[in-house]
Amino acid sequence: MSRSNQPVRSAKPGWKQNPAEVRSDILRVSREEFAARGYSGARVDDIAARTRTSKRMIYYYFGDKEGLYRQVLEDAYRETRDGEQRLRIDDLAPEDALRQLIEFTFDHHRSNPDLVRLIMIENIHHGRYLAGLDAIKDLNRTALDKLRRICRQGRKAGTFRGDVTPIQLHWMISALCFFNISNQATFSMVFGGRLHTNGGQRRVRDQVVDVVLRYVVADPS
Amino acid sequence: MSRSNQPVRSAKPGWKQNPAEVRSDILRVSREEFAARGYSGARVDDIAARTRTSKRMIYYYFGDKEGLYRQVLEDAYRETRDGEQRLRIDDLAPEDALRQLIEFTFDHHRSNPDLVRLIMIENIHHGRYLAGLDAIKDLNRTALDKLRRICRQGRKAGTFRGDVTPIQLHWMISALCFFNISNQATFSMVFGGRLHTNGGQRRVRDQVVDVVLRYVVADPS
DNA sequence: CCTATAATGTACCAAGCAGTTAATTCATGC
DNA sequence: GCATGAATTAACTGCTTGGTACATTATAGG
Repeated sequence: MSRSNQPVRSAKPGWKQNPAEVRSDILRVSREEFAARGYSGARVDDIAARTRTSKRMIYYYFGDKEGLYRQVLEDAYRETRDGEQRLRIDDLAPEDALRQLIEFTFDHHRSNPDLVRLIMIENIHHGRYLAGLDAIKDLNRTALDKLRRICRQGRKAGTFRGDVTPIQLHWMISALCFFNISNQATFSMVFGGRLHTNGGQRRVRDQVVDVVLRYVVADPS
Repeated sequence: MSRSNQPVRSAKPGWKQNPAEVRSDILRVSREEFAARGYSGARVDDIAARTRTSKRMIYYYFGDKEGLYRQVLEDAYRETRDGEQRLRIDDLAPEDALRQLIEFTFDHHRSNPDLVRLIMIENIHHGRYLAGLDAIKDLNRTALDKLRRICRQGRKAGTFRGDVTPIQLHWMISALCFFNISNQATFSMVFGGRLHTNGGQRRVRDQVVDVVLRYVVADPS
């Protein structure tokens, strides 16, 4: 009561404009919050409090909570694709290329748990928010292209089975690398944390490589 | 205004008491809502509206929203364990037993997507609600026991490799069967729905059996 | 029957939370 | 240097939502 009727023109005499940094600051914090608490669990006020700016700016740049989430999601997917594109395995023998692709995927998931969590969250929502994004079409195009080449060359060399498809392979690699992160909490709660120590993860990684490679190699017959 | 100052002693002349059914009705609806919208996304009012009873009864029987969620989670886990216990494969040859265990696990996940979703949600929350449950200790004990027997017999017969552990195997089977359901939305959005038609799922199932069996069989050397 | 307790219905509330209003300051082109 | 739009601040609003108070009815034990 007593403080609202005076002009209040306090503090903040000068401030800099920096739209780019404000935007990316909001996005960074939002990704963490959405990944940590889910879409409905995340609070716009909490996000705002953790940024160097105010809640108003979130609505200024992203319209509403859903717009913010969509942007976070799109950025996450683009980063993943860009990472895959940076992987150079085109001049390796098919087995070696495949091994490197698997190891890269495994490590990528492991060092970007927030991306994994965002995808989990998106699946909880039946992919509703992902649906409207333009970027999906050519999204995992890169990973699949690399697998296509590997399969073709492997078959030609006779070391691969004839009936494995790139998409099957991608599905399998994704499943193993994704589950490793997505279900870490409940799995280690039920079975103990042995699999998620540093040594345990090294073994799991070798195992994933092993299981996929054994699957693709041609039968001796 | 006009209707609140009269006694209102309207309708509802007689009603039956049926605590057991009320409880299970609430739990059934709650599971669907939590599985569909996540913990924070689910609304107690919505759950109440879909039951044959009122919001009051939810709080009467389960204390608060968290208590309700915990009960849903516990029931889901118990059902899964009970299902596994009903599987009788002890007198089969290790390869056949393993195949049947994998097929059972695959089908179980596929026909109980809500259970999968509840586990996803629990992982989003870092397993916080699962932590307090007593039932976790002996939870997947049964699945692991079966795998232990299979591994032991397979090694003894010489058809299995010596270095596969039951927990590794369980991890792998879980990963493939779980991912198949958990990431259905985003995966088929990016790669098309080919894998999730009836025929596609039959192929995926065969593939899962195949990849695991190839992994455990001993090298010819 | 009568009484105690368990079960249920109705109405309500206070905090939480997404989104807004309105005023102010910075930056930029002329 | 000044007009104009972009960027930013601070305070506010109204609906949503988890949770409750209180009255009422059913049921079981004596």
